[in-house]
Amino acid sequence: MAKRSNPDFLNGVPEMTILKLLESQPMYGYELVQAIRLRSDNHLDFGEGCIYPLLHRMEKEGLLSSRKETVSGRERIIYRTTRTGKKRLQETVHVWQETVQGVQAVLKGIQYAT
Amino acid sequence: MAKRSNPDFLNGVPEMTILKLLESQPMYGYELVQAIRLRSDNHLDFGEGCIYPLLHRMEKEGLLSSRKETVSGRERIIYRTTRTGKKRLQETVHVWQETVQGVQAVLKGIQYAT
DNA sequence: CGATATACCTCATACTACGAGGCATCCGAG
DNA sequence: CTCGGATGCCTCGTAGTATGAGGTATATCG
Repeated sequence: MAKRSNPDFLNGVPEMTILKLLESQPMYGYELVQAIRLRSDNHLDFGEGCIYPLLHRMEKEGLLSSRKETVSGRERIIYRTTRTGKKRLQETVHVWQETVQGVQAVLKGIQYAT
Repeated sequence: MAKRSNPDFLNGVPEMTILKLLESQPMYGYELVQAIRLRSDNHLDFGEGCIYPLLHRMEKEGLLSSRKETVSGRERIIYRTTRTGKKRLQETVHVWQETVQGVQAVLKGIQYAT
């Protein structure tokens, strides 16, 4: 995708929701998958095949940090947002809101000055 | 992508905006590219490399119909939404709105029942 | 004992949008 | 008159995302 003139909200929603959810409460991958479904009232449902690779990438990028924990024999990798992650979240949310506004404007037929 | 459990609003915005804009007024490709930019208050800016192939695909799918016109030596291909296209638009807008709601719910930290 | 839930993971695939580029015409500035 | 920019169409290669399917292993409950 290289540079892009439209930002990544047309994708990139998974990353944003992960950052948001982990901001208020550290979670592990499996938990996140379900949290996204629940917190979005079933309107979003990203599979594990989307979330796990994302978590790895985001940790590598420094947006998340992780620690391991073993609960009743099952291992969990618990993630939390770093300072960088919180900054990224702010930026992403800002552009997301603007993009949604733009789309809504088109859908409502609002006219802007030429 | 095959079946998808999340619909295509994370992409698919170009298709939706095209359908919407052409619904109220037939346009040609070049015009559409700029209309999307203007009507979204510069928040959306899909390149010609995105729009032209899309128009072709959408016409092939029966969402659009076209006619040629030559204005002062330059040829234009003017598209309008078909009945099928309008139906598709309705469905897409519906799911788009729901998806946005879902994302906003996550962003606002609204809790849904478990 | 076996199914289901938990919890992690990877892979191939489909598809999108992007930027860069190409072609031709018209018009206005110099 | 010439040249550049705007108009108007197009294709191509690329990067990147999310998807579903599949794989592993353990705990729990009937």
